[in-house]
Amino acid sequence: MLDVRRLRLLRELSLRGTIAAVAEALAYTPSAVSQQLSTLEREAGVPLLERTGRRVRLTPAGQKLVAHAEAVLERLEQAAGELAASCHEVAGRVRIGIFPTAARALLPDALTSLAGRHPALEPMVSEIDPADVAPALRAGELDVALVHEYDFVPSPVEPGLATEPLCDETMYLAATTLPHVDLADGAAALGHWRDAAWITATPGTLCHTMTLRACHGAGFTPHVRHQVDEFATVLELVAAGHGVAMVPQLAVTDAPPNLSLVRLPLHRRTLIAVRSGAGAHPAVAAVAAALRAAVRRIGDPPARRCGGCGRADTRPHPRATEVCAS
Amino acid sequence: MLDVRRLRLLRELSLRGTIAAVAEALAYTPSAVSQQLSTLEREAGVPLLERTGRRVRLTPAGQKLVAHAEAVLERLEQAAGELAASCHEVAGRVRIGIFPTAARALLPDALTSLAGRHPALEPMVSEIDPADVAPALRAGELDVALVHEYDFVPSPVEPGLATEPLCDETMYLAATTLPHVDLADGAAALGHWRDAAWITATPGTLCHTMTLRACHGAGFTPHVRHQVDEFATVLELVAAGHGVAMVPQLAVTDAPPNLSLVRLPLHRRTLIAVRSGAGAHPAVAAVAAALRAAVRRIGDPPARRCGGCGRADTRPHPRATEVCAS
DNA sequence: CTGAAGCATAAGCTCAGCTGATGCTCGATG
DNA sequence: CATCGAGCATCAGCTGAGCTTATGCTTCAG
Repeated sequence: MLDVRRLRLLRELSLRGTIAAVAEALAYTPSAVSQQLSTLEREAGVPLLERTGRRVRLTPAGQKLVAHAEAVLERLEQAAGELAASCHEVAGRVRIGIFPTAARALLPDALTSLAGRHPALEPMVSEIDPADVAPALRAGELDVALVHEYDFVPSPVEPGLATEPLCDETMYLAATTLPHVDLADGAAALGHWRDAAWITATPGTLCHTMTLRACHGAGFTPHVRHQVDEFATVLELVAAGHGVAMVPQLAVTDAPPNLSLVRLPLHRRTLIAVRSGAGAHPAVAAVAAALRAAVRRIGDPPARRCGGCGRADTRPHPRATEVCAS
Repeated sequence: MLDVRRLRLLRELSLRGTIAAVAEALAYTPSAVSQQLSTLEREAGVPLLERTGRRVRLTPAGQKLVAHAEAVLERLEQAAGELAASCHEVAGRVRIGIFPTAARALLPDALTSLAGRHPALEPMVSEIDPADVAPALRAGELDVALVHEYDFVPSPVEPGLATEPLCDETMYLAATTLPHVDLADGAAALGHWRDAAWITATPGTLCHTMTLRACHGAGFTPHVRHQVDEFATVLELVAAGHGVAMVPQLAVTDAPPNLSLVRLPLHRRTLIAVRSGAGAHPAVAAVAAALRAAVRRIGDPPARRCGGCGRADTRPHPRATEVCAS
């Protein structure tokens, strides 16, 4: 009988490529992972790993085995979900991973509605960068988490995880003054800030990559002066005249005054990610529902009306001036 | 993460109904099974077992979980098979369970062809009563085994196992002298030996049940004088005039002379049983192929020609007189 | 009423599997 | 070419999961 714990290590190895990374992702020492994979290989009777330089790679047999491991883990996840569903009440701990902007914009409301609807549920929230979400979910450290998909930054398909869309936000360019130009021309509009001082997120984050790629798409490389992840701070900096920045819609719900927001023809999609098979778990489903409700209550992003072009908007505008560039 | 070993215990419990039986089937002490199931229940967070009198029964949640367990175990079995298949050579140990008659009739030939075709394969044969095959397969004590299906004795569907037919044998009535009556009338023909002394297998075996049911079907209860499982011995006893017996076709390949064999309108089907998902395992497939080849070499039972009615027969008749009663 | 069958629990032991230390190899870098 | 860091394997040692044995309780059959 193949050991499922060991198969899980193998699956993670197929995703990360080094034993050390597997160990870090699943909270073991590299030594333990190495030993367990050796045992798995011995039991399998076939080489599963191939030492290549100082790394290690899966053999074809290993890759096939990973496919089976995926299926088994997914089925076990389903089983756990069905067990929890057979409980009359949605209860127990559910660990939620969320990025700072969403935490600020959605979390208070979502937690309140969760507490009202499922008093026995114990949501535990951790802020986490969307880039780290996948291993944390697979390792069982989180049960639900939010990830991003930016235009220009396709998120790779993550095996073992299932996602469904939560919301689709317009991206804005935040500045103090509007240039006296026609902003109607989509991507090229960004070019009007080609010589501005830019404020981006720190390198390595999706937001940072998104900003750079978008500017490159408009034909220039931004002069990055400040690197700040927290959008509220970023907006304050912009309002104080220290630069311009690209920010997502969720970040501008409490924008400071004296800020010009130009709607860009770029979008950021936020997805709810869970382990494959766990979507039917009632606690997970409840969290997803609460997050959706919170999004609806903020106002369905696509339904907003732009101060510049006059389209429908279901919520009060931010106090800042808003102009549509799309 | 649900523990697959514990799920296996639960699955076995759903089949046997008592913890003690599970323990015996899977070679644990009842105490260990009880502890593991308690742990599983605690992890599940939902009652899976229901104490009813001095037995224990699965709750609906438990039954659902068993379905998932089946799926997981089957997939793991498939994975193991594919691993073995990715080896260039069919090798390693394969444990075979076989009943005495088949052992005598098929095994030498099957083992010879296996040794020739797959020298690295190490078949290990154990004689086992078909009634005990299911738990032994599920427990991993056997990899392939032969089971029976008699007319009148439907074998229950065994979860976790997959079967495919190996051969279909005609049943014979063995006696020293033929009655001066028309044997053409199927089941009723048996009635001509209603007052004979009968030799059956020991109670509890499928053969025993089969004989009794067949006689009851013909309207009488046989007078059982001797109870002997070994068909060769049974035939010697019959030839020596100590009674009559119902024997399957495989048993009459080396029947003693001076024996009358009356073909009965009854059949015994022999099936190859494996764990679900293990059918593609190359060692298992090799054993199955060898058994089939052995059956073919003996002569395809349905293709034989009856000494009484003149139908086709591809192998030499047993030396005994053979008459068709169907 | 008695005994057997079946389950649960406690106590103790054993080994699977983890950590931490060490050494080796590969590849990048100056 | 020498050096250094990253990555993997192996060893020794320890800890706890999980097994067995022993015991007691409950239920049911005779």
